[in-house]
Amino acid sequence: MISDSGGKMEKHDELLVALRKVIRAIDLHSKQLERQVGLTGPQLLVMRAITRFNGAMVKEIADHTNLSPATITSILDRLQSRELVLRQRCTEDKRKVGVYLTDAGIKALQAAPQMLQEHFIRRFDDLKDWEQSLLVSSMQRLAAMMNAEQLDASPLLEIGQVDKPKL
Amino acid sequence: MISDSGGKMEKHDELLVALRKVIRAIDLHSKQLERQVGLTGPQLLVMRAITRFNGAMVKEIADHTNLSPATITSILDRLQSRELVLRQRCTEDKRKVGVYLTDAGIKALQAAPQMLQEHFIRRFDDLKDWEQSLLVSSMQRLAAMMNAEQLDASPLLEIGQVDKPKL
DNA sequence: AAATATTAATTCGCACACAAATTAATAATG
DNA sequence: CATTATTAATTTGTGTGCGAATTAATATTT
Repeated sequence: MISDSGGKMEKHDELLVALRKVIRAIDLHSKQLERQVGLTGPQLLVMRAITRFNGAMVKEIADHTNLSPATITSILDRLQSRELVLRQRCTEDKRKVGVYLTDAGIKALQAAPQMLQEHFIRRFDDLKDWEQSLLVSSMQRLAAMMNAEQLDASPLLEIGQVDKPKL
Repeated sequence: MISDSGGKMEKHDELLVALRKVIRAIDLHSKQLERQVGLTGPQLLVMRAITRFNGAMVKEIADHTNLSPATITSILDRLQSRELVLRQRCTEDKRKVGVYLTDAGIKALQAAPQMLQEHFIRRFDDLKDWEQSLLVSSMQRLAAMMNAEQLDASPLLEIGQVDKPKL
């Protein structure tokens, strides 16, 4: 039996624990989605990004979803093999690839439920406005604090503007 | 080019975006750790769990880390192949496997840095105490809200006590 | 004691997710 | 124009992560 052996946890460790639970909950939900509608969370995410601009390039999708191009490629492979998505090399610049939803893809996307449990969203939406804002800004603050370190050669960034490089 | 196309994002979408950034930051740090000290975040996590109770069973480690037994097994495989960890079947109940750190494992763990970026931790520790508590409790609240949905047959759970099943 | 159920761990198949290397095409420079 | 650099996407290799199926061992029931 593993006990907590009395060692009091640092606050940042508590943070990490909570974070892991959230991550796990999201992942479990994604797998649940996959069983129910045949689309995982990341797949839905990518399809939604495509929806926003039909014919988007891979890199644009990557920027928009905060995923790497390599990851996008593999997700697109699976979507394409199921004919939910269509790739078409750009004629003017043959390095680029335009990605489109097929009719089946559009239909699948429309049929898909929310990305988090409706219960969660409902519960979140039921919170008072200031509570929602507090949670959102807390997450954003954490993201900023973490992200700033990723770019380990840019000590000049201000906390308030770390996000979105250029979209 | 993907633009935000003016569609104002829902608050819960903003939340998810921030969450994804945090998740990504953690993952990137894990890969950075791997390059620097040869141990990923999850590997460190598992080794720490073992430290708390030498000879822990796989299931106990899984409970304690919020990971599935299958995941623990694969992580242990890699740790064992590098002789950082040792598996020994229990003699009384031969279904059970005790997991131990080797001397090399103990040394590697001691030499390993934190699982979150040190810059982040420093910055976090610099926050006022109430700010730290606010961030931690915000995350815990999210975890509770999301976790409650996972157990999709338990509408009775109160928000405040969803965590730790039994550890 | 024999049949059945439960439990622990592993194996298998799948889907991320990234960095690094590669390929192909375009842009910039001499 | 030829060489070099940059850019876009893919391929390759590694490491998570899970559920479902499997194997082996222990408990329970009949």
